[in-house]
Amino acid sequence: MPGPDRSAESERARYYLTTAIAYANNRPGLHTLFEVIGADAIARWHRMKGNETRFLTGTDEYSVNIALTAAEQGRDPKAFVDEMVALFRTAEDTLQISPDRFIRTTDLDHQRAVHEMIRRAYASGDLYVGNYEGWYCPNEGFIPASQLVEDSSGIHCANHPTVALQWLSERNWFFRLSAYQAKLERYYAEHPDWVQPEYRKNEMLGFIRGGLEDFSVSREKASWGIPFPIREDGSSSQLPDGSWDPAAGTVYVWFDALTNYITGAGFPDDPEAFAKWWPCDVHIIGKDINRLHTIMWPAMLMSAGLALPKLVWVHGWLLAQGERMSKSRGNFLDPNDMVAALGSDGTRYVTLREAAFDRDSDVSWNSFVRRYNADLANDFGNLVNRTVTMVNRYLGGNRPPPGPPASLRSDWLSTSLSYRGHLEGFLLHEALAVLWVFVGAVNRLVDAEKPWALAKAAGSNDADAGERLRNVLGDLVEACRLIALATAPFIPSIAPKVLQQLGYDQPYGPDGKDGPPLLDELEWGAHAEEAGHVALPEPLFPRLDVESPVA
RNA sequence: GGCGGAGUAGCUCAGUGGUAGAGCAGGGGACUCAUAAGCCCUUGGUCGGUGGUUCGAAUCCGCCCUCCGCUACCA
Repeated sequence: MPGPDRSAESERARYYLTTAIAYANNRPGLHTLFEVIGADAIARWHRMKGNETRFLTGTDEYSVNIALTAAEQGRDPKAFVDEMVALFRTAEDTLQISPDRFIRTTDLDHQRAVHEMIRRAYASGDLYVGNYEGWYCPNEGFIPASQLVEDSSGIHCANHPTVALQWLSERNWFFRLSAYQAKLERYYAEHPDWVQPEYRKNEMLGFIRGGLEDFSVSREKASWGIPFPIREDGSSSQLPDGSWDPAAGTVYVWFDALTNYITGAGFPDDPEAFAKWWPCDVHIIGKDINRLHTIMWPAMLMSAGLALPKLVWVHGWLLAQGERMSKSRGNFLDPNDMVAALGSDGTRYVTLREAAFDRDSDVSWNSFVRRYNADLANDFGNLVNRTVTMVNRYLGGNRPPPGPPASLRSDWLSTSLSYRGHLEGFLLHEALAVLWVFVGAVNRLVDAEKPWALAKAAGSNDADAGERLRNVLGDLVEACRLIALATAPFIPSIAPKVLQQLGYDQPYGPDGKDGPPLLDELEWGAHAEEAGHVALPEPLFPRLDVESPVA
């Protein structure tokens, strides 16, 4: 391999990243898939670097609401979620999301993991039986104080003004989060970067300092859930026939959902795998579940004697005219419309370029189409097209090697460093932005060097012009190769086509595995000595003139 | 209410004391390798308001206005 020896550093490293599991109650919109698309680009980047990578996505399938919805449709909850989960998996496939495991909270190994976490919390003295009480709306369940409305007709929940509330008390298990305030504060102090962006960490620190209350971790009456594995005396609730005593209740959402991250790493069935993959390198989550992941989850892990995630990255929301995109608001974008218009790669690119990965971002169909045309069709797609055309026309298709060191090469050096830094720091939009500054520089080089003029001069026996023509076109081809490889995590199906047009093989598998170390490939001139032929040019990102599919 | 953040060109944003910037969108031009694309030039802003500090403020300080985030059991 050419270039400095950095493969030793990257080759044996392993990288484990997760997304939040999605609530399996509906077909996902683009705003839901945003996180998964971003995480997938990161996963592919690490796979291409040669890191042994594990990428986990999945669905959260237990909840009272899901049981209710299924019941309303006269269906078994499992059959209902099976159908919903299929929609998620199809959506992921459509966008070329490449999880190494798609985990479902209904998976049996996950039940074992949750049970083990409960047992460990109990063994640590962090579980106790208490009363969970509060206002209960028969249509909605327990209503937090923040959603209570009081008016002339009395007190009721915001969504059901006519339904009388009941004060209910349920006998539930509680987790002693209050015991973890000081431990969490110390952990935050000793790991100042473990929650990012920093302002998200500060919000959580403020919350912790305000005092922590215990939270309930079981439900007495809900049947659609993971069976609670122990009775009040701590004994197993498993019955002789292997089933679980319904009287013990079910695990409530926190333990049920969050534990998926360690189930996905092999806990507790495969200690060897678990030792290898845990702690994860990063949880990619949305800002709405920050508290769960950076306060409750770490306390649960501490209680179980397990290591904490190395990093939690908190992204923002996709907004439409300042409002959060959501199914209920109806202001969401259908990924199928996006893919139909922009292609899978186009959808991935514009989503991650238009939406900042560290805060909320306003997006729209029009902004996506504009971005697609400007960046993919005009800037990059056209650059590849004109480069390949010129090599064909002026050099008979023989791919020239890069010329002697020139400014474009040093441009690339700083660009690739900056690109990598942003990408590995989860600022995906910034990573793409710096890469496209380079794309602009390459386009300007074409106009500055005027290969068509050089070709004409070379045709008049100007040997210097001929030499310069080959050098310029060699630099252009090399720039296109590097941009395609660097962008491959974002545009996994088009990037190989770019390489193919440039006469290079695509050395990576469909999900980015099994190729040479990417950082070596991203060296300027990594394949300078290889002869080759460019293919016939073919537009990779056709320019669009697309009307909005939503009103 | 408390704590934190933000208000800069039509849009998205950069810019933390010294004559207002980028990309996109809009206008004009030259060229021709190219996906009517790329390149060059260019129209847009009393930098939320106000008072102050300073030779000089988008940039520092006070007050005000607007918006946003966090403020625990839907996830």
